[in-house]
Amino acid sequence: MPELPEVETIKLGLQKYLVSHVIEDVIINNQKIFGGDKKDLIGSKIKDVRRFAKVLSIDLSNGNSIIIHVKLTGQLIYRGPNLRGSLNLSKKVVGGVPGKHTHVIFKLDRGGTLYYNDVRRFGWIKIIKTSDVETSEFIGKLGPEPFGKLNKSLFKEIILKSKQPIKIVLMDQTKIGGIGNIYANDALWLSRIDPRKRSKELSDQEIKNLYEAVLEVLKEGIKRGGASELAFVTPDGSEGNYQKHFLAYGQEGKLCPRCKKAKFQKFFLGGRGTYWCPNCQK
DNA sequence: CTAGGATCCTGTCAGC
DNA sequence: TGCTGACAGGATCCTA
Repeated sequence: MPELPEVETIKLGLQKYLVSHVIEDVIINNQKIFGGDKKDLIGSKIKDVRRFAKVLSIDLSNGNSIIIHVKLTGQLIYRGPNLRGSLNLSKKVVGGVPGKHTHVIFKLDRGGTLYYNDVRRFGWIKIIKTSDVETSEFIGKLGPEPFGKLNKSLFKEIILKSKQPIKIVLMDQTKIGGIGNIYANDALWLSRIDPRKRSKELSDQEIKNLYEAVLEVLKEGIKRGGASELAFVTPDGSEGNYQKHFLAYGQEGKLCPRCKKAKFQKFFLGGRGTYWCPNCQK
């Protein structure tokens, strides 16, 4: 769920709300999620928020950064003066803020607060030096990402290097950064490729089509503010709407809108729900 | 090296 | 109405 478009949506929201706030205190309700010493944050001003594939970096004026991976159900919700207007709070914020799933609370100046909620507690938050962010344990291993260093020829090189099923390759963060299950399913449908097809067996035309499809579905996801079909919410507490525009993901049993000859089927590939049209994806 | 499965967790929903 | 079990997607780790 939180894939590149969702995390990009979070980043844009946090940039809007957090920048120029000073962190006054940090309340940690769950030590397992939080790595580092909160003293390294207190008194510092938030300078910028960056995204690396599905990971966020909140950069501070004292040279430290807070890196956050929300995994499946992590939510970052801001309350405070920069919201200016009515408060949204999606019912997907189970328990509310603060609530039983609030694990970290960043107390900001001028009455601002950033809550980290995470029902399944798979996500993590770490404090590292800003200068180390790009080479850090997780971020350092990420492959090039769409809209970043990934380009058509690099994409082709990556695709032709692996004999794994193409869907597995798309979702491998060390090969390409940012694509998860939803957008992998949709990009493969859009480019008419069977998710099981071995990566290196794709033709030049298929690689080109897939590259364009990946950019297209991610762009659509960003435009629609991400997919909120499970737990994703934006930092103001509202929902995205890409879930209303899924191409293949979750469409099991529905007639394929393109060929109108077959219904979408679901199977498991690499342990993940995989949706495809058996008629038009070859 | 790769393929496959278990693991981390809990809310939600289908089915009985 | 209430219970049970399957399922959700990100990433890592372990085994064969």
